[in-house]
Amino acid sequence: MKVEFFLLDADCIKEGERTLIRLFGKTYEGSNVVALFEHEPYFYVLAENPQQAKGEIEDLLETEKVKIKRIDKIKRDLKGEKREFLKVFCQLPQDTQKIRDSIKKLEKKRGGSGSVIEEYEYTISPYRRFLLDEKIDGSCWVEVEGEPLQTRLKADFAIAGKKIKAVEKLKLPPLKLLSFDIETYEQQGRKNIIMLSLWGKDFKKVLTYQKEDFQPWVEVVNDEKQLLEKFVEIINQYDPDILVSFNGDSFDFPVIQERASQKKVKLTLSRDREEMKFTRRARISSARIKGRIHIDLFNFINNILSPNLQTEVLSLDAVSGELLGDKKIEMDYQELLEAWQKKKDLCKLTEYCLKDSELTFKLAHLLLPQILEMSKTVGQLPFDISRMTYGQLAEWYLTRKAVEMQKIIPNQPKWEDIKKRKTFTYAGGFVKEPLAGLHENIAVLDFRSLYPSIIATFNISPETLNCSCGRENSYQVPGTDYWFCKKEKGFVSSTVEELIQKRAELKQRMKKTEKDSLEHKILDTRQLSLKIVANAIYGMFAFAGAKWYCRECAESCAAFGRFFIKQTIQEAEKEGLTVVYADTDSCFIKNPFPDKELSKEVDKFLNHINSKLPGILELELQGTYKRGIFIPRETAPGTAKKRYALIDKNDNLLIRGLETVRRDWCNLAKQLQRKVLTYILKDKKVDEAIQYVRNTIEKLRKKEIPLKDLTIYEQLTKPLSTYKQIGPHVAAAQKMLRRGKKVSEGMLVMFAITSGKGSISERAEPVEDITIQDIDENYYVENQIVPAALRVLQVLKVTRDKLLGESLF
DNA sequence: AGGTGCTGCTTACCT
DNA sequence: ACAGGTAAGCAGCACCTG
Repeated sequence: MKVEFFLLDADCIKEGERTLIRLFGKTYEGSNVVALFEHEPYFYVLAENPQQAKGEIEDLLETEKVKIKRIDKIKRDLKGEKREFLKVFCQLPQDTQKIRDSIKKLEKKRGGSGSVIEEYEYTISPYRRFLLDEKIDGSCWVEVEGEPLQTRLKADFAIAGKKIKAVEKLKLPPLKLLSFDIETYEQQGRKNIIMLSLWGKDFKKVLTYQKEDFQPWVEVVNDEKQLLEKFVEIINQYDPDILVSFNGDSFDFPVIQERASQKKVKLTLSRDREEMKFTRRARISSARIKGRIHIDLFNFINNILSPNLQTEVLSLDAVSGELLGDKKIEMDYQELLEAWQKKKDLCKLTEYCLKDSELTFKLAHLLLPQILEMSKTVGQLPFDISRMTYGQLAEWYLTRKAVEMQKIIPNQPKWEDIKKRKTFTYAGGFVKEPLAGLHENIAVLDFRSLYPSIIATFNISPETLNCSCGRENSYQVPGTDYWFCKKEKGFVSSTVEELIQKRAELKQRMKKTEKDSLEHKILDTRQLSLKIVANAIYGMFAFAGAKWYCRECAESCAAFGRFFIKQTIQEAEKEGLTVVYADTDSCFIKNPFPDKELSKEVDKFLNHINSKLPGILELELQGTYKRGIFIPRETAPGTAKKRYALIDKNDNLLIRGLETVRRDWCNLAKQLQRKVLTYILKDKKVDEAIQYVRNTIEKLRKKEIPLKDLTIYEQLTKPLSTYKQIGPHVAAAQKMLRRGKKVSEGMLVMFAITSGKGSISERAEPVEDITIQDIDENYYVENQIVPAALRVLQVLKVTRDKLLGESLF
């Protein structure tokens, strides 16, 4: 029989002495299908003398009574050279690692006797190996040929697969999406689940175990045990393909698992009818539900989206506020406790709980296309993709390419290697000190994808570095002793080149489609995936934990980058243009000719520069602005880099680096600085700005400013006990700890400065423990409002005394 | 005891 | 568990002054 299905999930199991790959999928009609494939895990061995090594390995495994299937000899590319490898086929899932450990004894470099040099690819998990070798992407359609099979798995039918291939198909099958969320109540340090909500298309439910006159979507059960049982029942009945949570990996599922084990409830949520498991990852474990895709949106938002978000906090409330324009129902923890303990307003609590699931569902609806597209681009399962960082996405993309091109994948560095790598640093981008003060008519030019373009243009790749062609016949890296081959294309560089080309094609196709059409949207998510991967590769070169680590490559990218931005500045000045500022790949120019039009001068300059630039390097116009301000440094003489504000012809502000965009400044000071910038940049209304500051101070002194606008956010970047210096956020966190609250590494401390005795730190209090009455207005005037305002106003010669109206004149 | 000025720890930003 | 370049606040300390 032959079946076509959309791949959802895959894993590997041991059945007797066999290794089986399980593919879980969905047919176009919506049937659940499982395909099982026999699989032989394998890894590669590089040896001085492959024939001799083969014998030695066989003898060694014989004496250690380790079973393998066979050893083949095979040619593979290692760092640009074709070499002969031994391909060792194993029997069971973990055998590649185990057998590799045995063979390690034959490595000469470890003092062994044999001719083995190194082993490769022994850590790639079997299901990933299978997908890589069969050229199957993370979320794509496959066609499987095989025999029908009886299984105990939760599927409409199963198939013992013989053949598999990926098929190109645009449409998705009917996928069922379900989101969930829990509310907990802490008692003697133990979390109890008091409520659980679920949200799907035409489905909403809240489970709880206290009675009231509830909405019809609330189901009252007897107790927590029954709540958990009901949860399992609903999952199996509704049978979602994608289960979505917000923080499910680190909160909901750990709590659910803990309570389920306490109450002896079996958490059989998976389609393999086994209990839910956590798979270990770097920082936190992930809750894996076999056969379904558990997407924890927090991971994706935190790893991929957060740099592009405005919000200070990555809470469900803040993120959905920004992305959906919808917020949680307002209810603080105290209210929640009271609702539960005193049965007060329990209805509101059910609505609150349900709303969380609704928001999670809607966020999933918005973000899932990007996750699935990314999964297709990178070629890993959506479960894995949704939890990856930029570096990991780049690495798995390269891994897939390497397998395609029969190249050996470099080994993950050992811990000592990582430590050693971290000791090397190199020079990065060039930053020009800005011309001080206000400027009119600024054009911002920047290099399109500077580092990816450099990698592609100059063939920057680990194997092309300092090639045998010699310096003179190659691309020489300015200001360094490195060069890159002009003859043979490198692996990483050609991959980046392909990414850029594919993206350009997609952008062309996008131009031919309607802006609001589905096709346009699909093309857009696809080009964004390619952009993310391409941009991550430079960082990956310099990342000590990366398989394709190459410090010289990263260093060369930066060196070329510095060369071209400096050249651009020089050329601009030669053409009589004023360069106000430059940072890494951008250049701010001002038109010094009052009689000439800026846009024409810019066009002329861009044409001039682009005709000289090599390869695919291109300088483009990012935008024009009618006015901009650059601010003096606080701590040293001169003008500050990376801190400025621009205003365009529609009076839109672009603010970078200033207090306005920093979360460790209170909202009041940030909003005030934005207002001052608007007054100044729009029409230089200095007096109005001063008046505004004075009014704000007055409001503050009258306690008319809410506490939330005085809150400062700062992250604990390490364990609380390891701080050498107790700053305000650390002091506030210490107080939280003493008051019995949970304090953890990575958490965002929300605090405000109160009046009283001692240093600022001593007066920093967690906001949850204080009211507006406790606030030290003087601190907020002197350390927040005045500095934020003066930063801008000092450019217009406003002094502190003038600002506060304390001057006698 | 209280002020002053420097250094280093720390965070968050820019590209 | 992504890089280097940069600004800036506050603690902590040495030192000075009276």
